[in-house]
Parts: sequence; structure tokens; C-alpha cells
Amino acid sequence: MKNKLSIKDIAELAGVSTATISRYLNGKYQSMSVDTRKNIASIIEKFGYQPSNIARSLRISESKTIAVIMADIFNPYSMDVLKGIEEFCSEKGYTIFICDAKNSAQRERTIIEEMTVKRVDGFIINTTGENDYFIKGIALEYPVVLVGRKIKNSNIPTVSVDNAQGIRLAVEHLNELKCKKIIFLSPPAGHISPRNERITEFKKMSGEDNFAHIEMKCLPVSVLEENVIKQFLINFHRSDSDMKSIITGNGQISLKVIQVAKELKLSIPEDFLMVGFDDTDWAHILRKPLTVVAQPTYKVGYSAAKKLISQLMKENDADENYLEILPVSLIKRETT
Amino acid sequence: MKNKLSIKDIAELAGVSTATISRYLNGKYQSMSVDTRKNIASIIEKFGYQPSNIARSLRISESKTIAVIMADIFNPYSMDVLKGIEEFCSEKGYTIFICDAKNSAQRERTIIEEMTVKRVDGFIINTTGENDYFIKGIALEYPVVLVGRKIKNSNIPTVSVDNAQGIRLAVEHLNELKCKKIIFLSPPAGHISPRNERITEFKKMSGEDNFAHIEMKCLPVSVLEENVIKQFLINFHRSDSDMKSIITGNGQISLKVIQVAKELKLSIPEDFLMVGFDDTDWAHILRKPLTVVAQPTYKVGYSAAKKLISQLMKENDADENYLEILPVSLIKRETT
DNA sequence: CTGAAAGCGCTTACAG
DNA sequence: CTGAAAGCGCTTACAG
Repeated sequence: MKNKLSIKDIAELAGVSTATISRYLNGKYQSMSVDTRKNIASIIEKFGYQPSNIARSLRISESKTIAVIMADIFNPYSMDVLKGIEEFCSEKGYTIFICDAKNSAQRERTIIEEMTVKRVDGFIINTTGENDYFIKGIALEYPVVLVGRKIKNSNIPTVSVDNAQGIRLAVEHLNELKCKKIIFLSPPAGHISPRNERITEFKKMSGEDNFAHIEMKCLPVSVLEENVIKQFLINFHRSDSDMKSIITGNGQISLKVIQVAKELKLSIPEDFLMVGFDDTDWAHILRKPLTVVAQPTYKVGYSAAKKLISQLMKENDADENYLEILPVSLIKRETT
Repeated sequence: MKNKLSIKDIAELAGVSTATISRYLNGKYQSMSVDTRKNIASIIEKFGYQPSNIARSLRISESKTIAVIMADIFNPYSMDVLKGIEEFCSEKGYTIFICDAKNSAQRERTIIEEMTVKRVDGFIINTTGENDYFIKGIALEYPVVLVGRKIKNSNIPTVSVDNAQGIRLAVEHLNELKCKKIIFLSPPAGHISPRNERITEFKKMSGEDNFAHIEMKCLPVSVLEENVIKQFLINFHRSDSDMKSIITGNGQISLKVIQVAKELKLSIPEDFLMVGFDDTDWAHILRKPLTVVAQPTYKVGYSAAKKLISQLMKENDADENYLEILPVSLIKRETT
């Protein structure tokens, strides 16, 4: 690594004080003559000087860096959210640390703490759902925006999606198709808000007059338990109702169900109808393209970044509208 | 944001000098009494003091941060590589900045420059292929490791995959299946080494005696040009040879080909055989699961991080073995 | 075992 | 329009 030039070197080279160089670097051109300005510009250009952000951060205690903490970074949903966040941040000159909690509450805490040490300016968090208290504490000291998943009894700014609407669209669609039986295969809800919202709404609907003639059941499944899914599908297929359907709670479960159905030689929609959550990239290349509830994931990320950065820039301390809920949509394809 | 305590505050609180606190923070316990050590520990605990990494970085000019520059972050290949990088880095206490060049050489340069300003300790780069000169320059000043894509005439440490072997496996497999015609649909090679290596090997094979009886052709396609793919498939289907096959150069092209084939009502492997590069998560849930050349993507990332960090820790300035090539494998499924 | 002091590379209030 | 000087929060060689 070659010896970096410091502001002092440049000051000497240019024959001015470091103060003037600093002013130049910060674009305060009105407070210097055109000559010195041009002179400094040429010196900097000539020697390829690059100021140290580290030193600057230390001095002004602002790092122009945001930590993004995702419960599970490596699923398509997170990827899209990340894309949105990244886009807005880079537009505004912010850099992001992307961190993966790997679905571990413990790791989520560790990683958030590490990031405070890095002196990030703020946090965007897609929480594991198990650190409400901890995160509320962090939010007292740092600007925080929640993405996708809410935290109860807090007014931390949050961007999410209309999950109740999502499950409602799916059920209504299936009802129109005369389904007599709807099984909702949801990932285990834990304290994860979107899952709970969907499950709650699903149960609520099962009590409504409109759907009284439908057998509706919610079954929590983990993608890791392939056997459970298999056993369920076997029983499900054997059960007598003839207009059966499944709603899958995310892309990974959809994938598993399709895979297992394949192994069992079950056909969709011949043996049962299916609606998935999340419009994954492979949804439309299946033998029968999958009907899905699509979420505006990219936009969720973009909005979250916007919320955080406008907060950092003090554009809106008036924290009305702390909760932003984006609509979802049903994309009808061939599995229904 | 509440007022952070500084090392000075803690020093006063503990009744010692900042030097001693600093020694404590750096684990130099042998140079202090057990009493002061315990005392400091309790004070730090009590006040929840967190030292500033920024200040530390400025002082020791080391940020324990690595910049990862990916040509295109949002494809499954990159995701997996990233996973490997992240894993190793977090094991070693390094944090990573993940940056997306968005397939733009211009952006790649900008972003690398931005990162030098952030004073990262080193770079892991999956290059767009258009910045050889620039990156060689960076490598003179910073530790750099290349992932996936090589740079010509340089000895920058690189981790990649045996691409020639990959295409060879595919072609040999197709040959054993008595294919008379093999079309290799590769993304445009540009200066991207893996693509060039595959194309070169493919052309070389087409000249070998073993494959003399096969019609082999390489066709560059962009995933963006759906029409081109469609037109190709139409002509391809009409052509007379009866044992036809297609090799697709990455997951995105595989996806497109399958989609378009579907629209055209062509069946795989009935109408043509198909081998894809990259074992994407959806490859096995298709009506006919896809035969693929699988790359050890995770391992590529992991190794790259290892290479870079051991370099940072000066474990190996002896730069023998600067090029690490991992093997690929053929996973036979139902499209062949 | 411990402290005083210099210095990392910047920014900024103050003075001129 | 410009500079001298203090200070951001650490680390470390030196001295004791």
C-alpha cells in the first residue's frame, strides 16, 4: 500500500493551509479566491489525492453509512428488498453494510452491536422477531427503520406490506373457484409480524359467513422438514373433498411443495389448486405457472431507505405516518 | 443519539489514564494489575462503553473492513459467492461492504474509488471485465483478490472454477447421448474470462476427432433479448437434425430458454436435450428437472475471502499459488 | 505496572 | 479570502 497523501501534504504542495484545503474539499468555494481554488484543484488532480473518510467521520461524527440487518439475507424476498435499499442509498451517497442474522436472535443482537461500534449513522432492520426489547433500545439511540416485519408497541418507523389483504385475495380467489378446502401452509409464525397477520386474517375469514362452506385450516411448516410436508401432502391427497387447494406462505415453501408433489406424482392444479406468496423468478416457467400473491419487495426496500435517510437529514422529525403499508396483488396463473 | 462515552470519560471514571484503558481494550492484560483490569472491566460494563472503531481505524490505519465488488450482485451465482465470503469474513472478525457494479464498467470504477475513500483494508472483485488496467492499478496499492473472473497478464490472486472442464463435461455427456447437434447459448463473452474459457474450449472441442460428427455452434445471447432467443428456438426446432441439444451458459439463460420453449410448446428433452450452467434452486422442480454443470460457488467465495484475509494478516506474502481453480461437476437429471 | 504526550487526518469557530 | 489552533477518540513509543 503506497503512502497516502494527507491534507497536510496537499496544503504544503498548494502553498495554503489545511483549513483552506478542507474548505475546498467541502465545496465552500465562496470563501476562497478563484485562483486558490483552481490551484488546489490542479494539485489534487495531479497527485491523485483522496481525503480520508475515516478522519472526516471521526471529526464530524457522521459516517454516511447505514447498517442493514436482515433476518435471512439469502432468500429472494430479502434480495429484492436489498436491491431497493441499495438503490436509494447510493443515489444519496450513502453506503450500506449488509448483515445477515441467519435467523438467529442471538446473532442479530451481536451483529447490531458490532455495527454500533462501526459508528453507522442508522439502521434498517428486518428482524428475526425475537429482539423487540433490544431493538427498541437501539432505536432510542440510533435512527432505525423496520422493513417487512413490525415490532409491537413501538413507534419505530416501519415499511411493510398489507399482509391481511394478501391472504384475503388468495382465499377469495380460491372461493370463486369453488374450492371446498383451503390449507394454508405458513412458515412458523413466532413473533414475525407478516406471518401472524396472515394467519390471523386467515382464521378470521374462516369464521365469516362468506366462507362458512369452506374447510379452512392453517398448518405451520418449516422448509427444513420435508417429511412433514410429504406426509401432509399424502394425507391431503387422500382426503375426500374434491376441490382442494393449498396456499403457501413463501417462495421456499412453494418450492418444497412443488418438489414433493412431483415426487408423489401429484399434479397441480389437477390434484389441488395452489396459490403461493411471492412472485419468484421461476414461478412462470413451471409446467403450470404458479398463481401468486406478489409483494412490492423492491419498493419496500426503497421506501425504507428513503424513510431512514430523510430522517438522518432531519427532513422529517415530525414522525406522523411512521407506518407505511404497501399494497399487494394477486397474479393469476395456471395453478388455479 | 445519546452522547457516547469516550475513552477519556472511562479513564476518569476508572481513575486511570487513557493509555491503560486502551491497553485493556486491546487485551494487553499482562501489562496491568489484576485489580485495575477488573476495575476497568466493571466500569466499562456499568456504563456500557463502546470504543470507537472509527478513531481506532484512523490511528492504526486498518479498518477490518473489506469491499466486495460484484459485477452483478443480484443473480444466484453472486449470491452464493457472497455467502461464502461473508461466512469466512465474519469468522475472522471482518465486515464487508457489498457493492454492485450493475454490469457497468463505469460504475465499477466509481464504486472502487468510493471504497478506497472508505479506507477498506482490501478488495474482493468479481469484475465486469472492462477495467483490467484500472484494477491492476488498484492492486498495486491495495490487497485485491479476484473471484470468478480473471484478469489477463496479471498475478493478482484469483479464485475461480475450471470452466473448460465444465463445458467439456457437458459436451461429452451430450455426445454419449448421441447428440448430432449442440448449440451453446452463452452470454456475450466480452472480456469476461469464464465465458471466454468456455467458448474457447467449446470451439476447440468442435475441432477434435471425437466430436467431428457433431454439429457444434456457439451463439451469444443476452437474456434481455427474448426475441432473439425465441427466433433461435423456432429455427432450431425446424432444423432437420433429430438429436438436438442446447447448453445454456448461466441460470438466467436457462430460465429464459425454458420459458420461451414453453411458449412455443416445445418439450425438453423430447424436442431437444438441455444442459444448463449453475445448479439453481428451481432446477429440480421443473416438469423435467434440469441437467446442470454445477459450480462450487459458495466455496469460491469462501476461498477468496480466505486468500485475502491471510494476505492482510501477512500469512502469505509468498504469492506462489496465486491462482486457485476449483473443479465443477455434472449433475445428470431428466433433460438429457 | 502505569502515565504523559504526540499523532492519525480531518473540520471549524475564531480572528484577522 | 485565509490561517493558527483546538479537538474528534483512539494507540503507542518512551520513560519511569
